[in-house]
Amino acid sequence: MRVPRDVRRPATLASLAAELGVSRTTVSNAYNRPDQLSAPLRARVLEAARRLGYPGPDPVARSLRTRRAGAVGLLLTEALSYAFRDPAATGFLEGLALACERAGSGLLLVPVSPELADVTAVHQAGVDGFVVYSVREDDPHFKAVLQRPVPTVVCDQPIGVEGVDRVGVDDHAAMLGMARHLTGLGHRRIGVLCMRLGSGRYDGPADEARQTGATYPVQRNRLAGLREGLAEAGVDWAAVPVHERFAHSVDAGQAATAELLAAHPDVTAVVCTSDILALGALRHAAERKLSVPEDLTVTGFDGVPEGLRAGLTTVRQPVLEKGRAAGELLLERDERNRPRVVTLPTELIVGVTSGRARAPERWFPGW
Amino acid sequence: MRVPRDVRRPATLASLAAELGVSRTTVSNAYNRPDQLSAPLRARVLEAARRLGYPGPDPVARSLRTRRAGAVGLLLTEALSYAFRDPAATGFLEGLALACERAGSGLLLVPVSPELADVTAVHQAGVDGFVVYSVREDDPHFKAVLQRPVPTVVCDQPIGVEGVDRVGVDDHAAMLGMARHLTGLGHRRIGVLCMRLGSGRYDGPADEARQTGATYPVQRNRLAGLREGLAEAGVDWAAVPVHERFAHSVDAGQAATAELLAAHPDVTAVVCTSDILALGALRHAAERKLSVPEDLTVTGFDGVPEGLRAGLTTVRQPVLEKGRAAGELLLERDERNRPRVVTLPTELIVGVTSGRARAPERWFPGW
DNA sequence: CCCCGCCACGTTAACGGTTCAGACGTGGGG
DNA sequence: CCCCACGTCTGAACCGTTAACGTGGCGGGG
Repeated sequence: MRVPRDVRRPATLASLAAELGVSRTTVSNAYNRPDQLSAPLRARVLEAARRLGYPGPDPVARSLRTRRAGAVGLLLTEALSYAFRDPAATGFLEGLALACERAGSGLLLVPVSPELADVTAVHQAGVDGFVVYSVREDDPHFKAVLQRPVPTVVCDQPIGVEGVDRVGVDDHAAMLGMARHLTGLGHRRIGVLCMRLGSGRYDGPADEARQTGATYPVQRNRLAGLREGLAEAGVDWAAVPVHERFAHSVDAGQAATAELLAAHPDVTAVVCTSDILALGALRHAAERKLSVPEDLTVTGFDGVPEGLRAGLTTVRQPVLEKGRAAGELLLERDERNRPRVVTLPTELIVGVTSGRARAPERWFPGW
Repeated sequence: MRVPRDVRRPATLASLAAELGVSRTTVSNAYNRPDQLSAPLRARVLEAARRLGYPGPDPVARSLRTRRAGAVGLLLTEALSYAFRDPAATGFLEGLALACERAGSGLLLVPVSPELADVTAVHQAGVDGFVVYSVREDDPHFKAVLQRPVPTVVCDQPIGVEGVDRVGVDDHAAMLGMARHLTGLGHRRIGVLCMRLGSGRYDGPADEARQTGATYPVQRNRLAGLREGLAEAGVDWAAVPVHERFAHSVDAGQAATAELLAAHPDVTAVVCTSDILALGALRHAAERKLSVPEDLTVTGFDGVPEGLRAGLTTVRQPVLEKGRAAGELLLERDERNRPRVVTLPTELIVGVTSGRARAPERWFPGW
């Protein structure tokens, strides 16, 4: 005989049913299928529930039985807080949230321990599917997601994992267009700033092996597109300095620009693989009293509001639509024609930060 | 990738155990308590799991059993996407995400249908607790959250619901300080812009009944603090026009300012209950070629980066810390000394948008 | 040699619901 | 009068896992 210390034990479907002298099914129906029982009985059930403090069917138990969690998981390799800092990520999230909202689904931000290979959070997430945003191809969390028997949509990953849908833009083509824009303006001596290319904290010049071996497909493709576009104008890629930055911030872009220009003062254009880095480049230029674009051309990628406000020449990509498409791909999988791929259009925005290349003999003021 | 994603009959702990001829517990232990079984056996289990495509213990079933979901829910009344738009909300989210991350907990954004009273999403959320951010006191979703038998932390709500922790700032005192700052500069004819005060879409002047009956405690308290501070200088609140705006955007602030100044051209200072609205006021001033602060003083509230960059006079509140505190309150509830209340400090930031009141006889250029 | 305790694993009973195939009256049509 | 459809409710079988406790074998102290 157990001592009934459960006086405060929360009521359950079963206890409610016992109290009322009806079956559990009936109580369940009172909540989920009002048409399956008479109105008076339903009222009695609901009344008893209020009296006993029964909070309604437990969502976890329901999920177990129905095999539906009512939420999609979002995996970012970055620290979670990054998602709220980077405007491109924010736009993506907004679109994804929109899609989730429309479908009545929750959005679970899965916590990851960057660097650390603790994937328990992925195993622990009760979700109906995953959206994977901007992670390395060899990320252990990503692998853990693929292990889970739920549908997955990856964003900006070109990999053809079986049964995994994909949404993204053609980074290669977009950057190729940017390269043509620049070579058309006469630029031949170009420097590049890119985001991190692989695991591990590294800041500095990235040689060709590091570029082609990059595990972030987005960065790899943008560099490749740029390379191809420059090659069309006869620019030897081996002579193009590429500087990589681990941190993705305006400060990092500023510092990287300083470093790049110090090592290669003849550069007439700094091409950045993100607007954030480009804003840093602009800040460096302003600090050094270089006029843009007369002394230096700066370009970005993404089309974030802050960059557009600054008149940055960049590639606009529809980040919000990307998020929404990812959500819809995941949530509206009626048919079984998979995997599906959504490639969204990009647009070259020519702002005020790109202009004709300065003459080779003209040097920076102050050098 | 050779992950068999379309296994017809997904393997379970039980089927794995049967296959191996061991008990389910042993398989469970292989995952959760490696020290509870011999290494060779564990290896055998894991090997069989890979062979049968068993993805590891089902998170939902585990949650049901352990009574732990490993996630906290976030309730916002606004559309989910709003959370990624408003910089104050973004800061809060970032702090909350930080706290969750540290605790290894997920963050579930609960979808709400604004206006609609569909609270199923709240019932459906498998979470260990809720954080409620900036909702009306009478919001049905909020009520549904309180129904759920999980701990809850509300942000910026002064209500003393039993057993509910709270984190926030002293809006009343902060705004009182702002009022003193303005009266100290000689301002007596003041106009106010505030965010929505109640349910329903309304834009326009808010009379006193609407102000004191506001169901958004934050707005109510800020107005009350302002009123008290102005009263100290002998300003009759009844003569202070208060304009309310449903939408919280720079555009809305701009339009509201236009409306306010059209009706009350003698106003020397526009006090806004948020930086976003204040940025709109500044934009209106710029458009009308009013110089700030010579022609018009503008103040905000929150201390968002964009406002600080513009030199806005405002009240800075630690939004990130607010989010973090909310998360910690929820996740670190070891002891049972509840309810707890965390009140964070605010700081009056005097920028370049507030100055001495212009003489009463001087009128706007163009009027 | 016996008993005790411990190690390593097994057994049982939840955890809280949903679902599906009926059971049980009831009334209407043939 | 029979049969069947119908509305309403019940019983039992899951869903996949873990907590709590049980058990058998083995080594060692008395």
